[in-house]
Amino acid sequence: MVVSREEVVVVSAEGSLRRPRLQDVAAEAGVSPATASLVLRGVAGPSSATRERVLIAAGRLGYRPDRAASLLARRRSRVIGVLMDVRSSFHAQLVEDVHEAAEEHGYDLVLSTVTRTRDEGRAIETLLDSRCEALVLLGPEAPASRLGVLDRQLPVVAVGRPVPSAGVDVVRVADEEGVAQAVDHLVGLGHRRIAHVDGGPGVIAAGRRRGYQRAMRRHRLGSHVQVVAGDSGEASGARAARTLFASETPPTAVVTYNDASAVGLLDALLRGGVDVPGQVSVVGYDDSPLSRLAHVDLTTVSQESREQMRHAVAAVVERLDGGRTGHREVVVPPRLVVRGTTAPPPGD
Amino acid sequence: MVVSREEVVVVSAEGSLRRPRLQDVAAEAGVSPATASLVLRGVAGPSSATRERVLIAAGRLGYRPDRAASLLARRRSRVIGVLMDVRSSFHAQLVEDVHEAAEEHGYDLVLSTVTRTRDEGRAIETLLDSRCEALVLLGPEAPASRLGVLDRQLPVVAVGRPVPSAGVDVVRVADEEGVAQAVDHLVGLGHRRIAHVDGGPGVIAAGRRRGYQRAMRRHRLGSHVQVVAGDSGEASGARAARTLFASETPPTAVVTYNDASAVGLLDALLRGGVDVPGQVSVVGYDDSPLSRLAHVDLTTVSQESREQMRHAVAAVVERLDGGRTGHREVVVPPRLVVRGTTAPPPGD
DNA sequence: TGACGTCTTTAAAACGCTTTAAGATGACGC
DNA sequence: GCGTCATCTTAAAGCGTTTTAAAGACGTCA
Repeated sequence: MVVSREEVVVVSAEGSLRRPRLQDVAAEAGVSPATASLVLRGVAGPSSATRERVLIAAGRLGYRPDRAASLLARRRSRVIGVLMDVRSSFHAQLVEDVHEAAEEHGYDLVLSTVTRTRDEGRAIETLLDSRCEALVLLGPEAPASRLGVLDRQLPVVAVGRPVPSAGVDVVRVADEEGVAQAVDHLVGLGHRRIAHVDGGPGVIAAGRRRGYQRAMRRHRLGSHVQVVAGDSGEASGARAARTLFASETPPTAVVTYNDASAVGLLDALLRGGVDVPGQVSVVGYDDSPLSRLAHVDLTTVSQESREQMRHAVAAVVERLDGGRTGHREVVVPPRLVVRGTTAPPPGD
Repeated sequence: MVVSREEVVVVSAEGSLRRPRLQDVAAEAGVSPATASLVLRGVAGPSSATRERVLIAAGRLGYRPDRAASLLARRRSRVIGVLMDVRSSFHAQLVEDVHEAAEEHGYDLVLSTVTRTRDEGRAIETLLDSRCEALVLLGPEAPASRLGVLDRQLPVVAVGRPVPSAGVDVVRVADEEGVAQAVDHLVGLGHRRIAHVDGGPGVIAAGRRRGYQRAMRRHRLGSHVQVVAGDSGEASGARAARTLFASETPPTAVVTYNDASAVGLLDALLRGGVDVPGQVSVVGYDDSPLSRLAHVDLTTVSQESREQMRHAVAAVVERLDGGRTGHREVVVPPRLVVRGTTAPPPGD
């Protein structure tokens, strides 16, 4: 392999190849390290002639600043730590969007993930050790008190989960309203027997369940309220299908806790020969990549990942750069995404 | 909130709270920073009395070593950079396993992900800036030449993709053999008309296609070879279903490029009223989380994520700690995972 | 008593960058 | 020619660790 571009290589005393340092660039350009640093960071000051020489030297050496050293020397790290669960496709979405939002504010990200063998505590500790100035925690499971303690150390934003009175900032979607929109949509199509597949214990599921019940009562459909047990997995959707459609008056529409559950439900219906949306309408929750698959094409409620991440980063920036100290909770309005699994009830 | 545990807090000259440094711990324990460092890293030397005092002091201050400083000072960073695509559930799996493998060798990880707005090049640059000693690239798309250049800088392992003659280490699964196993399984069940849904251009799809063709010929079923166009998405599986089952003699079994394609295919069959595995058997590829869902229950070929990651980390460690210089390619044997989508052909 | 070990501890020099205050330089007006 | 400024450059002091060579403590043995 021939490298055509002119290349200068830094060789240490022992003759081994060494990664070029700022000093090497400075020497190559005939200036001091201070000047080189200024130029490379785009700080005003150095003359354009100097600028050019330094940039050329840096290019020639293939210089890349050392992040650890830079972090250490900088007063501020401008790094935000993000906790995620690498297994969740919704988190994947959030990470994409938080990258974008952070970049707009000139912040870098450090990712740390929960895995089977690596619990949330450890993942967070890694972040703390990495000079993060703030933490964005995606769906943290730690108790509020632990988050509160953390927040006294550095700004913390919890995403997607209410954290009662712990001082941490919170960004989440108005779940109750999201489910209400789903119910409104179904009622608007003419449905009356609308069931809900529950998400199990936990504060998020409770909010969605409440949203369903209130919306039903608001539409004077209190007598049709039907909640079947479930959890966040697909299997629970399939189970729910069997429960719901064993009855003599099955619902004409189902609102599920999340997309996974909806997909399980859809599948069970399909196998049972039930036409969706002809005989039954189904609405999910999350607008996860899953729901967008062509063959799923699920009507669902969007969590507005992008907007949530914008708010999360904004909250961080305000506390770091704006000096805000008080607690903040941003509740983003959800948005119903109508796709192919909802239609008027049969015979309508 | 009352903090019951005794807590000493470091206050800087201006009165603001400061993160405790090694020096603070040393002062608190009445030893030098050098000793404190030794104790905290578990290095032999300090007496047990000293040890205890330092540990107590550290605990009292809530000391956490600064990773950037530590990285900078250490001769070796013991950090491996991992490139991934946060959107891929298969990568998620790999990341879990690489975490585990790295930990066993005492290495830390830095994650960098590709997103819509952040291409592979940038993601890799972030890693280079983070003092990684080596790179594990999950399904990299960069041309082999670029990887070769990178490899002259630090050990690079490409996972899941052959990289012809670029010097980088490669860990991948024997795709051809994986597909052959799938075909063998189907033939063993009595199938003869076995079709393949292709994965499009690209070296990986080519390998799987070849595996299919050779296995068919080996079983003297060359006349039944049928490859339909496709790609890596679910939609292509659904399209393939329509193509395949429009013919008067449709296959009794289908081997797809990957699980996503298989799921699309399954769905189309289900909607078309075709019984799986009663009328048609389907085999996927990847053993992705998708395939394990109860209602999918797809027979598929495992990529042995855990083993691949073990090899990847081993390759890195050997080059870093073992002084190996030559190129290495580890080809892991695939493993057929038989689930519920395969059965003898109808009338057998 | 002094030489010589063995254990512990530590001073001080990295690590590669940023930042600040001060130094050079040259232009300009008087 | 001299003081004043503005412009550009740099020396030097960190940032919070790790590491190395050497100092110190303490006992042992001839």
